[in-house]
Amino acid sequence: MATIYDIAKAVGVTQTTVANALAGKGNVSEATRQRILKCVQELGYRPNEIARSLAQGKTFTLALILPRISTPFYPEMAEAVEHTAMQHDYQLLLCNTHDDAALGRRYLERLISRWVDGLIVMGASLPLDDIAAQIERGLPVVLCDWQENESPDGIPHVSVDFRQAGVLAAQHLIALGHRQLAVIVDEPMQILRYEGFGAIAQEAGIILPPDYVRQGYSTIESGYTATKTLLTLSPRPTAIFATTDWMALGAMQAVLEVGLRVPGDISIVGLDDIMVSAHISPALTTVAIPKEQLATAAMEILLSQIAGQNDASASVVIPPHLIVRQSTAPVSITG
Amino acid sequence: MATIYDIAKAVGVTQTTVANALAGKGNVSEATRQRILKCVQELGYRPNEIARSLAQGKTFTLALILPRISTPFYPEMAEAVEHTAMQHDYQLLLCNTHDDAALGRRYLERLISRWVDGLIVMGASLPLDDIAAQIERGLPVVLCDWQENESPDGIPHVSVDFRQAGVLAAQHLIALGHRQLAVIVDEPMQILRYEGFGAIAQEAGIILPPDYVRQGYSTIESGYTATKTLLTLSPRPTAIFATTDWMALGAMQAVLEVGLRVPGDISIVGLDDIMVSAHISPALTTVAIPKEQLATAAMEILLSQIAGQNDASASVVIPPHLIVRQSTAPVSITG
DNA sequence: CTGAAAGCGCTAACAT
DNA sequence: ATGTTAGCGCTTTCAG
Repeated sequence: MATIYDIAKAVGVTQTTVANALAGKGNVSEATRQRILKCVQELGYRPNEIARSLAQGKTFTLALILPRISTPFYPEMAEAVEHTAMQHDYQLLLCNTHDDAALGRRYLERLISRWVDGLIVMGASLPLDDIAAQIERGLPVVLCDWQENESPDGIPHVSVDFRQAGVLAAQHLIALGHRQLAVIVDEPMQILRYEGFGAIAQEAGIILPPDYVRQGYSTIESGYTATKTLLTLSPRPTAIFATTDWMALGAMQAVLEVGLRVPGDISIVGLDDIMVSAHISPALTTVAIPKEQLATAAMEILLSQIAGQNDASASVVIPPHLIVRQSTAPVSITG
Repeated sequence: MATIYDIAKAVGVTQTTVANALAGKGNVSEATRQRILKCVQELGYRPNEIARSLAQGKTFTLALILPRISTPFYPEMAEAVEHTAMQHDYQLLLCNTHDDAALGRRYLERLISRWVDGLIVMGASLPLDDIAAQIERGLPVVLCDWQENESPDGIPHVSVDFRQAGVLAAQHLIALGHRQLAVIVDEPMQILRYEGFGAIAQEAGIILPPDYVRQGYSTIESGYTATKTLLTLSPRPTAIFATTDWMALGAMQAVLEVGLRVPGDISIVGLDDIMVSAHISPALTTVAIPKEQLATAAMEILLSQIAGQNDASASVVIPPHLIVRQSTAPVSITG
C-alpha cells in the first residue's frame, strides 16, 4: 500500500506538499499539484484513515446502537440513519445489543476504545447511566426513539410523542364505537403509549381492567400469545391496541387463527408503520412514526454536538400520525 | 483520555511494562502488575484501538456490505453475521448500497482507506470486478448469499443451492397437481432459482410461457404488480412461485385483493423464510435459507482468510429446505 | 511555494 | 523483570 511518503518521493517533494495538495489547502503550485495527482493515480494511493484518525483524534465513525436489527422498524430506521450518515461522510458501526444490557455495555467499552465520534442510541438498548457517564466524558450522544419509562433529562434526544400515539389509537377506536378495549404493551419501556391510550379511554368512561392489558415483549410471538389470552376473556374485547406493529401482526395471527375476523369481530391498531403492515390482509391500521424525520433530526443533533455546539439538550419531539387501513372498523352491532 | 504513558508514569514504570502487563505477555512481576491494574482502574484507562490499529496494521473491523438493510432477510442475516463477528471480537461496519453500484464503489474506497480487515458481501451489492480487484490487492473477502447470475470463480463464497431451491418449489407445486404455474423472479440476479423451477416443470411436461414469468425487483410492490398482471392471464395460473418471500407477500396481497383465495384459488410459494412469513394469514409456504449457517460459514471462511490461510476458494454451498405452510394446497378441481 | 520536525498512542524488537 | 528505541502514516505548526 502506497503511503504519502511514497508519492512524495516519486514526485520529488516532501510529504507536506503532497498533503497540502490533496487537502486543497496551503499553497501548492498548479504544476506540482498536477504531478502529485497523476502520481496518486498511478500508485493507486489512498490516504490511510487510521493514521489520519490518530493524528486528528477523529474517526469519522458513528455507532448505531439498537436492541435488535432483526426486529422490523429497526432496519428501516437503520437505513434512514445510514443514509444521512453517508451524506455527511460518516461510517456506521452496527451495534446490536440483543436486548442484553451486559452486551450493550461491552459494545460501549469497545466503541470508546475505538474513538467513535458519536453514538446514536435507539430504543432501550443501553442503560441510561452508562450513556450519561459517556456524555460526562465528552462523547457526543443522541438518543433516537428512546424508551419512554426513563426520562433522558439533559441528554439530547429525538423522539416521537408516544403519549400522543396512544391518544390517536384510542380516539380512533372509540370513534368507531369500541368500548371493550384491550392493550398489548411492552412495559415498562413503552409505558407512555399505554398511558395516552388509557387516558382517552378514561375520558370516554371506559375502564381498562388489568386483564385487558397484557405484557408484550416486542416480538411477534408475544403479540400472538397475549392475544390468545385476551380472546378467552369475557366479555371479549372488540378492539386491540398493540404498541408495536410487530406485536400487532402476532395479534392478528391469533385472532384469525381461531376463526374470528379482523376487523369484523376484532379491530386491531398497531404502532410504528413498518413496511409490511400496509401489505398484509387485512392491512394494518397503525400510528405511524416518521422514521426519516427521526433519523435526520438525530443526525443533525449529533453532528452539531460533534461540532462542539453544546446545546445541552437540543431535543426534538415529532408528532406521530394515524394511518387508517383495513384492520379497524365500527364495532359490530352483534358484538 | 489517559494514555498508556500516563499510567506508566503514575505507576513509575515504562510503557512497555504496562503494555506487557495488560497484554498478559512478557514477564511482569505480580506486584507491579497489580499496581498497574489498579492504576488502570483509577484513571479509567482504555487502550486506544486506533493507535493499536496503526501500529499493527489490523483494525478488527469487518465491513458488511448489502443491498438494502430495510428489505427483510437482510436484517436477519445481518443479525446472524453481527453475532458471530462479535464472538470473534470483530466490529461490523454497516454498508448499505441501496442497490447502487456507484454508491457501493464509494463505500469500497472508504473501506480500503479504513483498512478494514475483511469484507462480507451479500446479495449483489457490488460489481464482481471491483471485488476481484480488492482480492487481488490482498483484502480478504467472502461472498455470502451471492447473486446467481455471475459465477464467483476463485472468490470464496458461501451460498445456498438456489437451483435446488427452485426445484423444491416446483416439485411441491406439481405434487399438489398444479400445472398452470407462474414465476416472479428478480432476473438476472436470481436466475438459478428460476432455472431449477423451470427444469422440474419441463420434466413434468409443463410449459412456462414467457407471460407467466414476470420480472420482479425484490420489493414487495414488484411482487404485487407482477401478480396483478398474472391474474389477467388466461388460463389463470393456479400457483405462483416468487423467488423471495418479500415478493411473495406482495403476490399474496394482490391475489387476496381481487377477491381470490390463497390457497383455494391460487397457491403461493416464496423463498427465504423471513420471520413474518410464518405469521401472516395464510402462512407462507417457502423454501428456507439457513441464515445462521450461512453467516457462521461466511465468518469462518473470512477469518481463516484473515489468518492467512489462502484456501484460494474455500466455498460452501448449503442446501435449502421446503417449509410447507398454508399458502399452498392441491389444485382445486374447479380450477 | 515548499521543507523539516514533532507528535497522535500504541506495538515490537532489542537492550539491559 | 523492566527500559530504550523505532516505527505505523498521517496532520500540523513553524521555518526557510
